[in-house]
Amino acid sequence: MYPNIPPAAPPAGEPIRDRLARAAFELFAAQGYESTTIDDITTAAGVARRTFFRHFPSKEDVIFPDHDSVLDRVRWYLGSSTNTEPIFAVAEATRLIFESFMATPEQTLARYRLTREVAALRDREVASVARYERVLSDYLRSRLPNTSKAALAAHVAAASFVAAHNQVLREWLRPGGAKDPRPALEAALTTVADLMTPLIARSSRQSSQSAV
Amino acid sequence: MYPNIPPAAPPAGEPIRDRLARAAFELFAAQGYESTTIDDITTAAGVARRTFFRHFPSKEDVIFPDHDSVLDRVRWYLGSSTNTEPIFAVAEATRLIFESFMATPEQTLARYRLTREVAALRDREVASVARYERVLSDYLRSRLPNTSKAALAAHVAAASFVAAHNQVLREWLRPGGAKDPRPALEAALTTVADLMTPLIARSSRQSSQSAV
DNA sequence: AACGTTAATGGCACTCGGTGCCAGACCTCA
DNA sequence: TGAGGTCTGGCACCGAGTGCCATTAACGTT
Repeated sequence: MYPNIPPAAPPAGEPIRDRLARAAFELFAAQGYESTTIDDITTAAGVARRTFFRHFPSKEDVIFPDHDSVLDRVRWYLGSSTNTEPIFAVAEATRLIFESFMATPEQTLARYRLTREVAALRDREVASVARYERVLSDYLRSRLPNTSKAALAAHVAAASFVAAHNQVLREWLRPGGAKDPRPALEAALTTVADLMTPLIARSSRQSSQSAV
Repeated sequence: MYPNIPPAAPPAGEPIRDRLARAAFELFAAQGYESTTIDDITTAAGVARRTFFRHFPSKEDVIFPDHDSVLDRVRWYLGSSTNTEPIFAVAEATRLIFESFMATPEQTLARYRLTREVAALRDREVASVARYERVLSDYLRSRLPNTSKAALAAHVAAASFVAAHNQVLREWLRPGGAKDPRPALEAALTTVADLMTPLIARSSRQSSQSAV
């Protein structure tokens, strides 16, 4: 067809990775996630099939981007906050996570719609959330005595913060949600922090006080 | 060897489904989950490849069995307990879930070992847990006023009960865990119930916001 | 200007999980 | 004996994901 042009290079100004992501989102919205093949995406983006997997490790990863970098940031923050109250550090970490979603609202919303319809994507989202929860509970356990009571408190607190985070995020994404979800997030974090503070305090004073 | 028998039917007394599950667990333990193919399993079980997918919808489902039936039982229990205190009903539902794991200890332990090593299986387990959490939070929301405050309380409470459940289950499965985890479960459920009761009660009061 | 190096892409072949479809075996009831 | 239902074997097929190699463009070096 076009003997001299490499093969089919449409806009060519946009990076290939972005072209792939945009084509994928458009096709997912138009004809659904599962009935969109990698061939469809790469054809629409004007690249070879093999190129897709050089930019995204799997089909799902087109939708779920840089959770790893957010996780790293959260870990870094928690690692460098050994002098603040554990509960407050976890609350701040939850804020960090929330802000990472708010940084790209339209993509977060598109992902939310997809995860509500496709079971595989919902499971994947849940797995990502579990990793955040794991980071929070690991941090809390590191700040608490090594008892089963403290471990229970750490897991319950981490799960509560994550649940609060998710609930505020969902209400924001729901049609008719508030424009700025930050007040709701602060209220939720305060509620959970007030609830968990006595639990954490109780589990801290075991045999000896937890020094820093 | 056995010229008249159809093709390779080893014990033949055991139901095919059980043969497949047993062969799968043995192969997973021997050579790992990901390097075991469906062909390996079906060959070991002496059945055709197609037969595997008639008994299990996917490779992962050999390990994760009847979550659906447990979910149905939990839903049924919650649906028929509209007169008890919501928190107590959720605690009892958590007990039901825990007992379903304790019903088959060796399988639960084998699954635990696999989910700690294989990321795909861990994600799948997390997804199952999320479904339990969803059932609990849906129930709580149905028993609470339709406010965002109550929705937050419902999600936090459901997540806390599930987190407590998982923590007790993990400590039981960990090498050196207690023989009977029920006392630990009761203690954990009491802790969470005591913690969540005021939150639920506060969110039930329709009119005023209880600024603590 | 010719050259080697590197990074990114195209393209092919292959594995493996999962599905649709049909034929054959067996069992049951009429 | 025969009709109907259930289960299995077996084949072809699809789509996600990987390994490997050739090609191409970009860039600095001499």
